[in-house]
Formats: sequence, structure tokens, C-alpha cells
Amino acid sequence: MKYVNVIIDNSSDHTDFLYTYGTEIPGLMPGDKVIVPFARGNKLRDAYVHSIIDTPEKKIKRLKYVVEKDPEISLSPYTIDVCCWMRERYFCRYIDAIKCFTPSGTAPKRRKTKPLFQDISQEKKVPPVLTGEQTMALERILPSIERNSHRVFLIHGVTSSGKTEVYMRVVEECISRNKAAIMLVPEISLTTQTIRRFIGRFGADSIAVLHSKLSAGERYDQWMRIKKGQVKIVIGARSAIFAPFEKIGAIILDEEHETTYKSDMTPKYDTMEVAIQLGRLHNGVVVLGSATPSLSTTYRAEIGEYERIRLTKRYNEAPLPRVEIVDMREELKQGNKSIFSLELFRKINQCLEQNQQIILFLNRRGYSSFLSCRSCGYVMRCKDCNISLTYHKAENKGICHYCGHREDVPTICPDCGSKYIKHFGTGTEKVEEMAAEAFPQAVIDRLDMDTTKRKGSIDRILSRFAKGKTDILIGTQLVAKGLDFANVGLVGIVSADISLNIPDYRSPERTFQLITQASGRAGRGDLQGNVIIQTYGPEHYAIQAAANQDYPFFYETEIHMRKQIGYPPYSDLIQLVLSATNEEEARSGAEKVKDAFLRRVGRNHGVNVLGPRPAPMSKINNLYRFQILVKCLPEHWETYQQALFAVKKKVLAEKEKEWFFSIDVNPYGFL
DNA sequence: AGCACGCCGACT
DNA sequence: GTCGGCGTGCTC
Repeated sequence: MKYVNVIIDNSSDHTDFLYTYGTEIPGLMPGDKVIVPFARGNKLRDAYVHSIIDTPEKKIKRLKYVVEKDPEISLSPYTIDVCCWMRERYFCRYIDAIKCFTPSGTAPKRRKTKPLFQDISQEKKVPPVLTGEQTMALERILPSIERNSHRVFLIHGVTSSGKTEVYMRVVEECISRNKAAIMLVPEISLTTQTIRRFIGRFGADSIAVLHSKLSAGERYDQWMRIKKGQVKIVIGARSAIFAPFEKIGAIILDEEHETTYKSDMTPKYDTMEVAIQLGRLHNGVVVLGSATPSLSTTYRAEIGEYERIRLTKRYNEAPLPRVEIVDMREELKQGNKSIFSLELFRKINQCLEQNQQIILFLNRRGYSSFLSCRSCGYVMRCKDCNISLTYHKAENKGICHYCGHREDVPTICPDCGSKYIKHFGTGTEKVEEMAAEAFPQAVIDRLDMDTTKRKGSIDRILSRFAKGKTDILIGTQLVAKGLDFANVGLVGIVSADISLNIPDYRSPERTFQLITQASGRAGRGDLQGNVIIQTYGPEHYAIQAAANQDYPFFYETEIHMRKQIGYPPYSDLIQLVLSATNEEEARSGAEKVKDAFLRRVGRNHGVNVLGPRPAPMSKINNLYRFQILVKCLPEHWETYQQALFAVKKKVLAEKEKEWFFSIDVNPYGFL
């Protein structure tokens, strides 16, 4: 007789530990799914084997026995290791981590698996000849796959330098050695081009696609194809990292710097960290690729933790775009109150004459940022979320960008009765309207969260643009990512200041990345493109560095500041949020959290604990939220981690209190 | 989180 | 007498 420690499939903090059962089932392995009797009624529950032992660690009052092993679902032993690691790193429960690796739901009723991307040609294409840089990159990566040695590579390659081809060769190497490859992309909807290329190379039959928009049935089908070994390649958004492969040869994170790799739902994992953890266990390589690597990644390359590979030449030797900064303060002095500077106006006309396409980039959606009264300063706010409503002209309504609440725009100010209530700021809709006015001859289209809600609309807008039907495309971040079209003569960054002024320590990094990525859309093919950056702060180093396409300068300036203040990558920033329906209760709860934490780690650690204060989104769905930020230096991790686990347990134990507590390690955006 | 147990009030 | 309200506490 053996004993097994299992994780019970029960989503409660009170059952988040290992339970020991007896079993006679031969060959049971960590990761196997089993059925066990649980609690008083001995109701049968799913559980996952954590470990198999000969004698229980401690005396068990009433030992029960495993009923059976689930023949369909089992996870690899590595999976359990990663789950345990995730629990400690992200303060989640065992079962939260396990759920990432299992197909939710059961087998779908319909049994025919509908092929994904039927429209894509199944003919395999011949791989192109590699450039010298691509060859050199592969000479460094492939031997690690051959030797089964875990390594992390950073491919820092300018836009159009042929990273995708390198990824495909890495995948090819894995396949030839009978290992699996996971190809992660930031957003599946913007990556159809990448998927097309992969399917073109490897064939649709050998690729599974995983992302959160699959239905439960589709997801189950894909999961089973992988589990049964029918495919060796997975392409997908961040959740594809949990694909159930036996042996992983390579994990690739394209556009490594993208924020979509951080999950904001429990478990609040960072895909890159999980990838490296998995890579370590499988002895596989991790390949990170970006034209604008995140500061943390470059830092780790600098200190030798990752191996950096540079791709400096654009495909076909296409010239880098000419970048120009326009000081909008000067424009105002000259009496130009329009959102287009004279230079931008001139260049747009020039492009239109030459039949070249134009992208106008704006880091904000909606018609304008907020509605306010010019007489008294009253601002329309969401009654539930307490953030200013954004004016949407098409519906003539104020919309809360957090909860979606919408309200009619009052004709007179509810506060002072003045009729001067109007919108301020500039959004994509407004740019579209102004552009239509200024360039009546041009065909204008818009790509942002509002115009892409309907399924397939991103593809529609992009394909119209690709076919040259659109002259001017106006958009938010979305346009900075997914586009790869040849005829773009000009990229205009309408207001670089917006993203610079978001209250987040990464806003310069984000701004640098956005400008660089947007600029990269200009001048593909053989023409040299133009980029115009409009800003009220042209001297800012992020804007200067982006304009000069000088990553090292940006990195040196920014990393210096991070070190001074002890921000990541020199620390982990841990966000603790306590929320409750009663504001006072939320505040006092947060105070208690801070106190309990400091009692455990020592009062002298107070310097590393900021707050509590109302969270930036201070009220969501009628819950008041108070936030504490813990700056955790590497040498304090163990201590802080244990303290936070204890604090979490203590806070949740006060069950007469109706409050919620969340821990997010290095959250993206302190929303 | 569930879910059984239990101790009290209301109803056939 | 017995059905069912939900408060309480435990789960290998």
C-alpha cells in the first residue's frame, strides 16, 4: 500500500493544502487526476496527485482511499512542480495553478473537430534563404536544443529584421528532434499573419491554436490533440504556455515586452516567468523576441542571465524611417489650434499626392477624455467606479471605460446650471473627424477597441488597408502592433504626451516602445518612411530616444532611474488590494494588512511599504479599494513571501467581514 | 467553497 | 411529532 498527497479540486482557501490518501492503484504518478471521497458525505471529488510516499508525514485521523484514476486526463510531473512554484510566486492556490493546465469542462458533444483556419492554403512553402544575421542567431540557439540544455535567448531585432523566420527554424529543429515547441504571441487577433506563415510552413495538421476566445469544446479538442501527441506545435496567446506537452524543446515569446503576457486574473502569472520555469524543467530553450525589449529583459541580458542576439539589418535593407519631433507649444504660439501641426498636415498631403498610405497613431480611444463644465469645473463621473466618463460622439453618451456604464450628456451642468458643459481632449474619433475635414479627398478608417468589438472586424479593417483601399488609418495601440504593409509613407503620432503622463513608473518605457513600434510601420518595402511625433514635451528622454531610434540611450537613462528608486528589475513591486462595500472598512482592513505584514517582517521594513491609499481605481462595482505597494528586494523575497501568505490567511479568516484581498506581483498598470 | 450536522420555530 | 430555516465547523 502507498500513500499519495493530492490537491483537491475545491476552490477554497481553506482546503488549499495537500491531503493524504491511501491507494493500491499501481503506477500512479504525480500529475495524475484521481477521484477521491472528500469531507463528511464522502462525496466524490476530482484531485491531482502531488507526490507518492511510503509513509504519511503525520498521523492521519481517518485515512481514506483513492477511488480511481481518471484515464483521460493526466498532467506531467513537471506540471505539478510548476504549479507549486506558481502558488509561491503568485500567492494563488494549488488548484488555481492546476486549472491553468487542465482543459476546463468535459469533452464536447459534437465529435467532429472543425479545422481552424480553413481558408489558409495547406501547401507547404519552401523556406527562404537565411540572411547572415539569421544564420548566426540560429548557430547560437540550435545547439542548445540539440544538447537539451536550458537557456534563455533574447533576440533584439529591429522591426522587419526577420525574427519570425528564426522562430520557424527553431520550431523546425524541435520537430526534427521529436520535441514540442510553443509559440506565444501577444494577441491572437493581431497575429493571423504569423499563424498563416506557420501553417504555410508546417501545415495546419501539425499545429494547435490555443487562446482564451476558444469555446470550451474547441479548447478541449485542441488540448486533446496536444495531449495525444498529434501535434508538436502550439501557437497561442499567453494561456498557450500551459499546453500539455510531454517534452518541450523551445518556448518562444514574440514581442516579449507586450503587457498582455501578464495575467490580471487569478493566478496573476507572468508568462515569461512561467516559460522560463518550464524551460528549466524540460531542459528546453526560451527565446524572447522584440524590437523594443522590456527594460527587465535587457537588464538580465546585460548581467549575463540571458544570452542576447542582435538582428540589426532590416529585411531587403529597407531604410529606417526619418523621424521628426514637432513641438506643439510652438504650433500654439503660431496660432495653430488644430490637432495637426503644419508639418504633419503638409506631409499627409504629400503622401496622399504620391498615393502612399498614412497611419495616425493615438494612445487613447473615444472622442475625448472627459466631460466637464467650463463654468464650475464639474466633471461627469461613473457613480460606481468614480472615474471620469469618456465622451463617445457616435452615441452622444458618456461611457465608463472600466465598467461600461453609460449616461446621457446633460445639456446644463447638474452642479451649477451653466450650459457650458463640453468635452476636452482628443480621441481617435475626433482625429477621424478632423482628418475627414482636413483631407476630404482621402478614404479614412479607424482601428481601435470601439471599431473592433465585433468578431473579425480587425481583419476586415486591416485587409481594407492592406489592399490599399484606405488612405489614412487612425488607431490606438492596435495599429502599432499588427501591421506589416509596404506602402506606408507616413506615421503620425498625434500626441506622444498621453502615454507619458499615465501615473505608472513604466510610462516612459511604454512611450518609448509605442513610438518605436509605431515608427516601425513606416517605410517598409523600398521607400523610406517618415515619422512625425507631436508633443508638448519634446525634451523628454523617452521621446528623444524614440526619435533617434536610440535604444541604448533610453536603456541607460531609464535603468539608472530604476536603480535609484529601487523599482523593477531591481525589485518586485507587489500590489495588495483590500476591497469592501464600506469605505471605512476597506481603509481599516488595509491598515490591518499593513500592520500584520510589518509585525512579521519587522518595523524597519516600513520604508518598503507604501500606503495604504485609495487604489487608482478607487471604486469598482461598488467596492471601495485600498492599495498597499510592497517593494520587495530579491534578498527579502523569502521573508516577505511567507509573511504575505500568513497575512492573506489571517485576513481571509475574518469571515464576519465582507471584504476581498488580492495580491498581484508586478501588476501591469495599477488599475 | 460545499455540505452535513444541529438546534430552534412553525405547521400537518 | 416532523419539516426545514440557516448558523457552524470541518474536510486526509
